[in-house]
Amino acid sequence: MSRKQRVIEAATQLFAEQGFEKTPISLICEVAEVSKGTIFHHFKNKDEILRAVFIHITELIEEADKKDEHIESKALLLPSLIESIFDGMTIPEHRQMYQFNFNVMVHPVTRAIVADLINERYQGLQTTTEEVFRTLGHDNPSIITKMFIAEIDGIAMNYLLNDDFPIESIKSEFIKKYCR
Amino acid sequence: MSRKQRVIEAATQLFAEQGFEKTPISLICEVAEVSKGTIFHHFKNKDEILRAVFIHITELIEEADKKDEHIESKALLLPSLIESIFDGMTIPEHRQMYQFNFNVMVHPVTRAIVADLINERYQGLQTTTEEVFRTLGHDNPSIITKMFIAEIDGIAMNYLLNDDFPIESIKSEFIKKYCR
Amino acid sequence: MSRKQRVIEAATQLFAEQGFEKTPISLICEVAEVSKGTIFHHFKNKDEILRAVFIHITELIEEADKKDEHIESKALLLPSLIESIFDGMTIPEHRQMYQFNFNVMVHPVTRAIVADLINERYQGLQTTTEEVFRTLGHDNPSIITKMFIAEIDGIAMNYLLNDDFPIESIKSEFIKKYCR
Amino acid sequence: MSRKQRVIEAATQLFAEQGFEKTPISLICEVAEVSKGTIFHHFKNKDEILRAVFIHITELIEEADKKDEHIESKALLLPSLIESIFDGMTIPEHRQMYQFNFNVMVHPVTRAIVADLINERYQGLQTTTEEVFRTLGHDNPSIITKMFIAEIDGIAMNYLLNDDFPIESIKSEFIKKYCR
DNA sequence: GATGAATGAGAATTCATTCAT
DNA sequence: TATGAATGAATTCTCATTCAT
Repeated sequence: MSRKQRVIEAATQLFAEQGFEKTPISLICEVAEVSKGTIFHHFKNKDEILRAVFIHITELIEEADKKDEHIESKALLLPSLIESIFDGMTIPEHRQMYQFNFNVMVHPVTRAIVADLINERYQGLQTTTEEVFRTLGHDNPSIITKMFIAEIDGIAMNYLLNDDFPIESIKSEFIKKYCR
Repeated sequence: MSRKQRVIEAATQLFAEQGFEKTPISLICEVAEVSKGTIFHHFKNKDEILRAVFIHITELIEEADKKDEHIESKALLLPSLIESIFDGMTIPEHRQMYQFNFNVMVHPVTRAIVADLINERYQGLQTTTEEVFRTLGHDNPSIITKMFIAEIDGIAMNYLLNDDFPIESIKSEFIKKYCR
Repeated sequence: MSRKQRVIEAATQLFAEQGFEKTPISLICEVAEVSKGTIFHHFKNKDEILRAVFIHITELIEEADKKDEHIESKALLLPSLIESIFDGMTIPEHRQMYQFNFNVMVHPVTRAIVADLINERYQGLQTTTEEVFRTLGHDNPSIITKMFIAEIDGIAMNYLLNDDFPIESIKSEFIKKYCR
Repeated sequence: MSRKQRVIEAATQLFAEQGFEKTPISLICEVAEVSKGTIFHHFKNKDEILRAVFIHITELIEEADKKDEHIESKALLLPSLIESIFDGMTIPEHRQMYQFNFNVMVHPVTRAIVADLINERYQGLQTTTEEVFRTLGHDNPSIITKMFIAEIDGIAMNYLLNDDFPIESIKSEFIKKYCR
């Protein structure tokens, strides 16, 4: 793995664990086993590392989502979408990524650094999800989708922050609510 | 207003806007118009300012919530609860408080500093909300409540972070969903 | 002497000897015997130290110039002005100050930092010197003054940079040239 | 143009504009469109680039000076010398070179790097100019020459540093003064 | 209680130089 | 010759905290 890759991986982990601001570059160096000079050779500044990590994570998420295969039955469209979202967030290896996402998006300073990337990603999510609700004949697919995404966000956040969050039961209730 | 109060108000605003870590104490001094010495006279360290702000905000929220009392009709219990929550989050003066809350709760470092206070507040919220769902005869009031709180969290977060979030439409949909 | 004063004196010496850019703040700390924190408590950044030094030196020069007493005879006005300028620049303790001046003024980066101060000082010098030439009935006092100042600059510069510059003989020639 | 030449041209421009110390080699690379490796292949270190630029500039100046030859009339010797000096310094393309010269010669650190070259160049200038004053029968050709060079230095410096320096009027006055 | 000068540990960043390819 | 990745020492600057007044 190239040094640049090593830096991104190390930064992903550290930013998720301790946040962007509390992670000194010196620590990234240690974990990635590269020198400080190398970091600044590959990234103009610390902000650019954040952006690289955000892009990296977006790629990982998109890759994971590709697995969702074609659903035949319309009735299963929404349940299987919800299933795959909940499954995605409960994969232990993804925990870090989700944590990082919330950290970055909620903090005004970091959010500003990747504002354009957040927007891009959100547009994509909105478009594909809206398509599902439209197919199912909802009155207000755009609004429903926005609410849906927001609710998922909230559930993911609570799941990530509380060790005893009953994610499985909530998944059931959530599906029940949306699919009756 | 006492100097201590001035510090808490200034810190609330600054932490909400720029986050805890990016807010130097010197800036709090400037905004609150007190000296550094004074701050360290009233607060053991920066973490204690964060805790004081968190407590201050919790009080403000609880005060605002006291107003919604005695609903007679059971049918109105949930709609009026939801109404009051949405109304609370859309009051312009509360925006800052909500922003601060998310900042602090999502960031691992700040979250650790006020972990006990977060827990306390969450327990209270869970208990009183659960009581509502129990009264309405839901099967699984504890789970439903956790989902409900998480969803509200997500909606508040999306509302705070996106300037064009259609909060009013989503309030309607949300009530519709929960009160069929 | 206050720490701030100590910093200014140390910086004056070091900037003169090694130039602004080659003088690390850490070295100023050592010489002034203050901590790094103290420097940044009193000066917003390194540029502000440069400005403080420039102002300090300007004061010293103006103080030295005050000694020039009232000349009665018009014939002696110019010779004694030239004398006092040359004497000023050959005082060993002033050498450093003159060196610093040239360093700062010639270097585009440092010049920009104190541009306003340079201008102010130059205006004063131009005005008072022009008055002398006007009194003596020169045709073009403004132009003559500018040339005069430029020539003095050049002589000072050559004197400061060459150890064997025959400053005394040149003073005589210079007076001869301007006062026949 | 060879890569080495390109480096020298780029360095000339950059050193003149921003000074030696403030010009990173990486910037020279960009402007010259060569790689860092190439620079260190052709120059032992950064100091050697400075020396190469100094030598390059000296050549350009000497080349320009060769043009003024055979003046028949003794009376025109000095006026035409002064004319050609002033003309040289006001050629727009030469501005950069003159700026570079002052930067390097005044700054103690850079001056040390090219001390021998400065000396060589100065000796040549002194010798040829002294010859003129000797021919004209001045008492003290060596001293006069030193003063003359210093004054020209000062005028050039003031011209380069002040946008509104009245160089043409001063040229006239200067000639008047020396050629009465 | 209140002040602000002083501190020093640690942060991001710059940059000349080396070296394997 | 030419390249650019890699390095690490050095630099500026930030900031929580202490303490004498």
